[in-house]
Amino acid sequence: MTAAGATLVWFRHDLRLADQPALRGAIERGGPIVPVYVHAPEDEGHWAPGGASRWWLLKSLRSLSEALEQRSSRLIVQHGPTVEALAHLVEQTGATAVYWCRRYEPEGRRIGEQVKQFCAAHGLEAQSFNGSLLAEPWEVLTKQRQPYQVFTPFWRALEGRGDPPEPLAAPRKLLAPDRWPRSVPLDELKLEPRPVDWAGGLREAWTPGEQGAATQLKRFVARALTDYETGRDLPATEGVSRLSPFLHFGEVSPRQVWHAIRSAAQKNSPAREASGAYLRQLGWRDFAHHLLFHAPQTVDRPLRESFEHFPWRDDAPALRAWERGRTGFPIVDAGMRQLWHTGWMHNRVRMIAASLLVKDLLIPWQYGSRWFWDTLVDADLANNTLGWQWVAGCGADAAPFFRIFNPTSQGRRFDPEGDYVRRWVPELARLPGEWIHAPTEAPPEALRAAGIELDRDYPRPIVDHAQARQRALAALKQTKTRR
DNA sequence: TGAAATGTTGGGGCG
DNA sequence: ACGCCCCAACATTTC
Repeated sequence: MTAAGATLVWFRHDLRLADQPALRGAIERGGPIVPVYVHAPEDEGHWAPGGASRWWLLKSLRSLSEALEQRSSRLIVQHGPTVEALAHLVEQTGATAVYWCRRYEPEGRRIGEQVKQFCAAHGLEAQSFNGSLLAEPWEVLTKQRQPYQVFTPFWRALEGRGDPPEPLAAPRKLLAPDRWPRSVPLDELKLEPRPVDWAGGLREAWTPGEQGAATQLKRFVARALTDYETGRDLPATEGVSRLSPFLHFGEVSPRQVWHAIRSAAQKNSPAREASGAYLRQLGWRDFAHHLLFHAPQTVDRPLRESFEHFPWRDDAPALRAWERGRTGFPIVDAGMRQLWHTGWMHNRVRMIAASLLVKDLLIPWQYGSRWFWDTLVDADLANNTLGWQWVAGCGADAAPFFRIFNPTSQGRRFDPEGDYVRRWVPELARLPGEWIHAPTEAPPEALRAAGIELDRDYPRPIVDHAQARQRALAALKQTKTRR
């Protein structure tokens, strides 16, 4: 393969070496390989990575860079804009091809198109691959060739395709070019959050990178998969996979996860049913990406148009109380503080916290999705959009708007001992489980014994839930008539 | 992947 | 023995 010329492997949301189809394609093509990452927030518009994501990204790039060095290769890092950076590298390396894995969000697609056009204009071979979904958005359609709007039939269709291909092994060694182009040192990307100690909790909670992903996947399969169906709703326990940030950055592929789960299910029967429940969740991830692909406007506009005229409220103090975990609803505050400290929130609690913002406070879901975007290490445009529109009742296959969570009873049901609240709202830690989800209902002596003075140590509920519920239902009625 | 209001049923107390 | 009421427990409806 002497005539091939070098291949640029352009890394995006696929920061791994195993099961990396673009990398595999480049190896099969032959010739030297130049792995590239372009940091181009300017190309991402309104949805450039937020603070928590940037922290993760930096660690992940370091990890990828080291892994490449162990294979006699390097990660070449460049500042954007993407097309200019790639053009520069093509010139420096004499590359004759650019290979990459596709993205499915509006900006990601736009950049991919630009690169494709650039390659066509300069006689370069361009190939894109599926590195981050179980199926492509154009591959799973209804009989009428329309995208699915409801999850269950979508899932049946996806599952009906059978197992996805076996994951590809990581290459042992990559052929280096004669001369490496210059790379921007990772520290110069300014990804590290400014007050550095803000990231302390993130560091404790996570090990970004392909290795960290593999460890997390093994750990989930070994410890939690069997009890997934019940455990996944209990935020105080280790009941969920915590793979979301690894999946977002592509440090593990859904195909790898799929096969790991399937083979665990084959080994022991208790894991069999649980594995079905977990794979279904992996299906939601594909569903979110398919929906966003077919309806890109939904990142900030409701899929169901009647919600364009919903009488949302502007309430900056309430929004801030929610963001800071000072709403007076312990389960919500625990979740919002877990988010702030670790860049992640348990999904059950995401639903409860989101329901409070959107329904009890009547604050636009877009404000919530923006806060999550900036604070989540797993911030993913497709999943975040689907999640918020699901809660707000304005998306595809969404929860009906009138399904309003009662934060107190949800807390009691899913955090019965109150351990989750104790962990993240330490000022309530000494309150007995009986009242931990409703401190205002605790008798004065119980509060005193727990060392809590309401208002001073912990806020009273920011709204009366029963009244808020009525207000939300009235608001819903208003939209229906207005249309 | 709800919650609250409303309806139904059946057992037990009681006159 | 009987009807009546109360009220839990459960089911259905509604938002």
